[in-house]
Amino acid sequence: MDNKPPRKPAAAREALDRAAWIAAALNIVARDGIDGLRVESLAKQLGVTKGSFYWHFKDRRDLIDAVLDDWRAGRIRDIRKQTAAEPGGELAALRHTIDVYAAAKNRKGISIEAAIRLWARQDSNGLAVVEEVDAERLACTRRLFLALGLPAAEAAARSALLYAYVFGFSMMQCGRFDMDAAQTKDWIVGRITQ
Amino acid sequence: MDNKPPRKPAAAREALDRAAWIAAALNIVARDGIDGLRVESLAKQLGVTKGSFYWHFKDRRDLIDAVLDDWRAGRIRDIRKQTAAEPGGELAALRHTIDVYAAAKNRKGISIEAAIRLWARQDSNGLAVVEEVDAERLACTRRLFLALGLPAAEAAARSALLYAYVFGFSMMQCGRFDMDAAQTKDWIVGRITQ
DNA sequence: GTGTCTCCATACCGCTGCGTATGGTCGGCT
DNA sequence: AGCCGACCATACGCAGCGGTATGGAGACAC
Repeated sequence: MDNKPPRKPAAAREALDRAAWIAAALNIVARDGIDGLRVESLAKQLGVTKGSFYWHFKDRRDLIDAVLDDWRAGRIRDIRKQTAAEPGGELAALRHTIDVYAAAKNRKGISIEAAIRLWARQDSNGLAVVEEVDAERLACTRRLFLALGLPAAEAAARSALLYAYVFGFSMMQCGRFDMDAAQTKDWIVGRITQ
Repeated sequence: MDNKPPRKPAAAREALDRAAWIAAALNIVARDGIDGLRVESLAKQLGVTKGSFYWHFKDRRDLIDAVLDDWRAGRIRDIRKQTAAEPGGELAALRHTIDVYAAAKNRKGISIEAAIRLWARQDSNGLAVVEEVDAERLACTRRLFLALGLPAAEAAARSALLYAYVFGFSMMQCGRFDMDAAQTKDWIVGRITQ
């Protein structure tokens, strides 16, 4: 009779299922883009029917917005984690960030990013999310350059170059040309950070 | 009775109509991606019906491949034109190339490029086209760096940095942050070319 | 047992889109 | 005039998807 959570199991289960839907949706987005995110095929992949989907989500748009929110939160959390540095470790953090984000191994994450950015060209909600992520990433790297003692203008320019390079590199089918040559990579990293 | 082109009007008209279909398809791709390229909606936009489409194309896949070929030819022609330089003008040509390709004004072209690259992640034909375009762009800019007297390794590294930067920059919603500051832009261009 | 709430299945409607079959129109050729 | 080929309209079958309505199984309370 206490005002303890009378429906906690229900609420917890509901939230967890919703997260499961979003996680599965991200896999679809990585493979087929947001246009390929279909309610029925997603339900089929999860072993349920549409009836379940429309219990957890209002409609398809509701799922897309939830995916966008989840993606934004994850990207902001990740860039803050990767660019964390104790005083004196800023340069190493910058190099580490370039390594991580320019890694061709993260194929799924890159696909998701490309899909969302393409979608954002036509959707205002998506555009806002992408802009928030871009702003946070630029701010995090700019903060590192500032900590290295660079003037504000140069810190902004270097962070812009770093971000554009990393992003552009990841968007290419980056295996063909001799980019794996450590020499080339080191030259570019030095060109950006030093 | 001469063996002159007996069906030239027919052939010319057929080729022109096919080109018109492809041109219209590129507009759709820029707006809705390749997934949004639908036969019936495209026909409706051109003021005809599906009956016309299936006369000029075998099926939807045939149109997509034609669009890919058209895009590849246009991109290769364009990069060769932009990077053309008489001896002594290589540096100016590099700067011009960066200006042109990092221009936010070419919104339609950027959308098409993003759409095709996303599509190429799932389609082998698209992947081959994107790789050809990438290889040609890298080769053209590398040639300019080589003409400036740089060693081969550095020319390759600079061309990779240039391409990745330009491409990454164009993919962002590039208006928000202070990138229009000519100071920032000049710093980056100098960092790449000098 | 009865009720209630959560979660999902089933059935249905409407729409869109692909591909085909078929017929019709128009211009050029003889 | 008559034929033929290029080009397009019309109509059809089929499948997939969004969204709704409704029912049903299970847990839990009383």
